[in-house]
Amino acid sequence: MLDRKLIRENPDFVKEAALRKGVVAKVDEFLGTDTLWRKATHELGEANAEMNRISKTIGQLMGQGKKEEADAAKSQTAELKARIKELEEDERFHEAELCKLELTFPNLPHPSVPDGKTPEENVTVKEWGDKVLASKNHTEIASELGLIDFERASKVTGSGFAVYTGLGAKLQRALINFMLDFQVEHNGYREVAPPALVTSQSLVGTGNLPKFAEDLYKCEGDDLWLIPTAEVPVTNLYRDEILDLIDMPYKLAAYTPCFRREAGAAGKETRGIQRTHQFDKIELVKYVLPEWSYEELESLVTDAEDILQALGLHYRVLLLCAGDMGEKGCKCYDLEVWAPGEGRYLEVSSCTNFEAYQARRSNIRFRRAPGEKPEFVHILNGSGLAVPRLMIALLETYRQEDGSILIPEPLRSYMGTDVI
RNA sequence: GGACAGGUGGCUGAGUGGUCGAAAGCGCUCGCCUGCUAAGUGAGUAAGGGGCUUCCCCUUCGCGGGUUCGAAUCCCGCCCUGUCCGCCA
Repeated sequence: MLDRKLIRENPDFVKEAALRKGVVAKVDEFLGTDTLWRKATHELGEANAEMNRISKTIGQLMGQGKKEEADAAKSQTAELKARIKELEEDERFHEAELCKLELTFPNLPHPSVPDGKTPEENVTVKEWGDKVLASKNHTEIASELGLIDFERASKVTGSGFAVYTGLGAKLQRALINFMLDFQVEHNGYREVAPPALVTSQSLVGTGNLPKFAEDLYKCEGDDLWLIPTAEVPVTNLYRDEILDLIDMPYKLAAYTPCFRREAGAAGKETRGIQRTHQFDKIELVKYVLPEWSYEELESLVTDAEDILQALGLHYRVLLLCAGDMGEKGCKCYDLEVWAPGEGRYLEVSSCTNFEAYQARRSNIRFRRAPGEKPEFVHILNGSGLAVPRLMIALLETYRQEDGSILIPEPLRSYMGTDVI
């Protein structure tokens, strides 16, 4: 959600910025509706003020025992009351229209974000580590070593799911624990373990609803949805709250399973566990002061990179172009890890500065000093990291001549072994 | 799932039809006093929206409806919290 004042005062700026994302924002429609809404709001206010005056007078007359005069005053209210009802309906109607329009506006890209429409126009800003070549892909490796059972997974739940078995299951658990511990111990995050189901309202707060309902799993019979990422429950943690400046920035790290319908996705890029309907992920979420949010974005990226470096995996960092970064972000970096067996890079993290977009939707604010007006916080998040794709990179990178997998040093204590 | 109790400002908590957007206390801000004090004292202190913007108006007492000239207060529905019972990993 954008600042209404910004749209009113700089309609052309909003149009142009939205256009960089390839979105034709209905700014003119918004302005028209906004005018109607403000007119209705204003008239309703005046009508209410009049009614309040009359009511107050009646109260006073009653208090003085002047019942007849009070009754006389009462008789004048009928018309006004009807008018108020009409104006209320007007106001409500325009307000609803306004909300509907507002929710279709994308967040505006930061000036430092490059132009572009397609993934090809994203800019590689960094590469780290050595690119290992030639290897079996992870599905072959996993079957060889008995780490993942795809056949039985599809029997139980259908396609797009995996059953991790033996040391495969343990590797998943090791990665989760390692990543969480790392972020808490080295980068100052606080661990939270949120629910995996959330209400519609929470999904509106993060911008997943109303536009992206078809990407989500909905529970029949309840207003509950399976989360597509921990971003949803964690961002909503402080909904409708005014945060303490002293505690900022808030840095939270959460592990959850994530559920995505991935409707339409199929083919080579879904092989194995590259894109499953359920996967595990560590999510990093930060609530920060507006003036620091771009510095915080950079450090969020390095926090996520730390994991890849600790595991010694080759990766690159992309700065996404305006057209490829999605609706909600202002600036977004993707971390892509090299998967030798697949022969391509896999996205393991997407670090985004949303500025006040989500804070406005979820009403999360802070106060600079006692007595001052609350302001919206800036919210950022990024994966730290997605487990299955990380596991792919690990298996494919650390496969040795004899077919076994060398476990990187930081994971050994979690695995209880240095080789699979 | 059943029964009962309750949801009020940053917090505690009073308020059962009319100057109540709301007593009191805590906290906080500014000032005074006191030669040291986690003391005393005075004033201020909710949010959102709108306007003819040193001031005024509207909305908000869990949420949504209703009754009424007027609702924190009465009625209906829902949500949430607590306690007890039942059930259960």
